[in-house]
This record gives sequence, structure tokens and C-alpha cells, in this order.
Amino acid sequence: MNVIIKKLFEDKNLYTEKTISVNGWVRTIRGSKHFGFIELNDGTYFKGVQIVYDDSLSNFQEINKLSIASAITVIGVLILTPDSKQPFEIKSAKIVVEATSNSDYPLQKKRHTLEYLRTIAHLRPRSNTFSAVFRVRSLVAYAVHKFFQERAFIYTHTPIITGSDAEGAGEMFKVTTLDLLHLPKTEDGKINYSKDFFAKDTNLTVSGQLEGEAFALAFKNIYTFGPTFRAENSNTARHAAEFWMIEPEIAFSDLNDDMKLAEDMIKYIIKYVLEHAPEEINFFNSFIDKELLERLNNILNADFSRISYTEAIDILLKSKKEFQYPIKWGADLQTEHERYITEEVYKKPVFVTDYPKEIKAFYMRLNDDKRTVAAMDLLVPGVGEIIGGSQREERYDVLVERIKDLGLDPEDYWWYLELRKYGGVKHAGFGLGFERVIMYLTGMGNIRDVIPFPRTTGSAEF
RNA sequence: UCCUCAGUAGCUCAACGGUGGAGCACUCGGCUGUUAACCGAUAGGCUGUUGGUUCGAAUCCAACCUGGGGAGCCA
Repeated sequence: MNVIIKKLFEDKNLYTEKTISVNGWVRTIRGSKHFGFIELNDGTYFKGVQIVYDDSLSNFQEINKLSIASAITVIGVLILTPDSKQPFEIKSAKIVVEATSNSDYPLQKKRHTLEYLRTIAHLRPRSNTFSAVFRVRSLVAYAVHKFFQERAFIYTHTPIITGSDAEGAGEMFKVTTLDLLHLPKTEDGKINYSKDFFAKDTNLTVSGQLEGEAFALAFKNIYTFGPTFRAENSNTARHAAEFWMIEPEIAFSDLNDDMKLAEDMIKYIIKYVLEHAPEEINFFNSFIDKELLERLNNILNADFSRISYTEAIDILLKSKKEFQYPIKWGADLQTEHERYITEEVYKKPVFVTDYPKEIKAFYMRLNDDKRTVAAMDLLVPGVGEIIGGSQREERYDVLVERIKDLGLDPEDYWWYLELRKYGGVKHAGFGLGFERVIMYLTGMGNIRDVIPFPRTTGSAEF
């Protein structure tokens, strides 16, 4: 009976004293003259199973010389070992070598730096750390869907290639089939996009929000979950050129409903991962971030704080702390300000709301004070901004004014504006950086280490 | 893009103006319960690149390349 290792850990009693077979790769091997031990990992579980072998095997010499990463099939009996480090092991009766490896295998039986592991992105998922990271990543993706589906949200696939170049969320990657060496030009010397594949200028999406709003005004509650692209020349541990974003959009809802949804979702995800990946979380708590478990548990039991931008400015002014950047109403909060508020003042996630309209996007709803908009950022200790959202401007005339104020052309937003003409109720939404959630849940400090094959400025290997 | 730190054996690091070392890994040998196994031996290098200073440069200087940390931009 062939069994995956995950099953062995889930229900070891079912297999105790039974003959089973397992497939897997050799993580480490400790051989001596007449017997030896193999730690076998098949990828289905964070931990591996210990294989005991001795010279009763016909191919004992071959097995004893296996190098790390060799693939084998083991047939043997599962034996409980309550006095050892591992709960059970397999006493092998037969070991078949399925694929050999080489002595120059770059992953050694020792600690490697994360920087080195990045240079071998094709092999790093076999390491403990990355095995745990990507197993958690898979779980979180599932938890996101589960959370929304349980609440009757419609999963919406917004376009990856977008014709709207005015989403305003950053530099975009151009999409074209034009011959870059022989670009067609118009009479005034500009590139003639009418000759391009889509007969217009197109880019990779920086947000599915505008299309998401269209669907929210048809399905009430929707969410997107897909790849997002930013061509910013960012060089930080929190930015990637290609990342995944979750963007719920809820109709008949205001900013408070939006924040409630965000808080519920974050807590749901944390709870789900704590329940379904205890081995991985314990590993992160031991080797990556000693305070991870405590922090995650605290969040489950605490209400997220909510303060307005204006209150945040007051707190910063009264803090008497020396900041590199001056505090002034109207200026955007700097990273050092955000960190102070979430890490030192509140020591937990904080929603900051109602920012000055000048520093936020055109689609955010203008508050009655005419100075601020119904925006919210969720700041969390260690990672910074994890969510950015707002109530959307549903008033046609106000929205047109805002578009014009920012020097944009209402013509470019014709369909977005039309949504306000036909049953355009109040609605709100937010964008959640998927990778930033993974960072928060694992304690990993660099976004490059929570994406299987990360794309960042100057780097698209693999 | 800016600031800052660092590039030495496969990996992690030492040597900081005067003949480049260690641990681990690899290879070989030993070992009857290991679990980052242990013990012994062998081997492994044009010190990121290019130029400069010097009798002499891994070491000092400059530029570039690559990577880390911070900032801006944001998710």
C-alpha cells in the first residue's frame, strides 16, 4: 500500500506494524558499516519520515552511498518509536532507487543564508524554510477563497491586460506586439497604437478595482484574487514587480463595513493557518521570528485600533519623538511615522482613516468636511501597510469634479462613470497584498522569500 | 532612483599593507540506534570586474557589477 507521508502523520495508528511503501527524496542519510538512517521527505508534509535500513538489503552498498536528493521508494513496516525524536519510523525491507542525485547538490545539510537560497530558487522549495513558506502560501490562498465563499462573495477575474492607463496606482508594464525596432508612428511623431494588437495602448494591470466595482454593482459582494504588476523601480524588502492582490468590493456598504470586513478576513486567515499548519508556524517561531506565535495569538484576541489621519498627526506631534521627516497635516505619513504608531503606540494592527484628499486617489469618497476622503490604510507591526482601501465616490458630479481636478480626462472613465448613473449605490473595497500577509504570518522579512520565483527590479531569473 | 554596508574554497566566515586560513560540504577510510550523527585522512583559491597608489594590495583609492539593509513609491 503506497502512502503519502502526510497520511502517516495524520493517522499513524492505521499503519502501525503494517507493511507500506513510500516515495520520496533523501534529505539526509547517516550510514555506518551494517546499517543506516535516511530522512525521507515526499513534499506532502513539512516533516519527513525516518527510514531504517541494514545490510539485509540486497542493495545495501548502493543505498549506503546515496547522495542527498536521491529519489527512492521504500517498502517496509511502520514502527512506533515513542522514545525517540520522531514518533515513528519505517524499517525497510526493500529500497528501490528511482533517481540518483549528485555530490555537488547545492543544498547542504546545514544552515544556508536566505540570500544564497534565492540564487537557487529552483531548489530552495526543498529546504525546510521554503517548504514551510510555500505550504503556508498555499493554505492562505485557500483560506482567502474559503472566507469569501462562505460569505457569498463572487470570485471575479478582472483583466490582466488593461486598456486603461489611468488607474493611478503606479508605473505600468507595457503590453505590445509591435516591432520595437520599427515602431509605427503617427503624423505628429508619436507611436501609432492603432497598429498594435489591441489597436490601443495597453498595459499589465496594477489593480482590478475599477472592474471590480462594476461587478460589485451587479453581484453586491465580490472579490478578485490575482496577479498584479507594478513597474516601479522599487528596491525594498516589501515590493515586487509581480505580486498577488486580493481586492474585495462591497455594495450597500461604507468605510466602517469595509474595515470590519478587512479585520474579519485577517483574523480568519490567521486562525486558519494556526489550525492547519502548526508544524510550519512552530518552525517559523523557532528559527525565523521568536515572537511570531505570541503576536499572531494576540491579534486574534484584540480589536484592531481605528484612528483618523488627523488623530494620527496629533499623536505624532505629541510624541515628542525625533522624526527624520516633519509632521504636518496634509503630508503623507512616512514609514517611520507608520511604524511608530503601529509598533510603539498601539503594538497591534491599526486602521488609519480619512486622509487629506490631495494625497489619495480620485475615486475615494469625499467626506463632508471637503478636505478629507473616506480612505483607510491598515498598518501592522513589522510589515507596514498591508491593506489600502476606501469607500468609493458614488456621486456622479463629485466624481467628475475630482477627475478633472487631478487633470484626468472624464472621457477615459466613461464606463466607470456610467456605473454611477445606473443604481450606483454607496460601495467600498480594499486591496490586500497577498505576499505581505504571508510575510506577516511567517515572520519572513523579505517579499522575495515568500514568492516562488520572485520578479523584482533587475531580476527575472528562473 | 538616493543613502549605507558587503563581495575571500561549493556554503558560512577569518586574515585588514609583507608567503591566504577554519568549520561544514565533497572524495576516501572507520564506526551496531543515528537524527545539522560521530572519528580520521585527502583535495579544494588569478580574494566580484577594471584601473590606480605602493618595493609589495584580499587589505588603501576610483569606477562598474552583484547582493544585503534603509528611504521614496505602494500592496
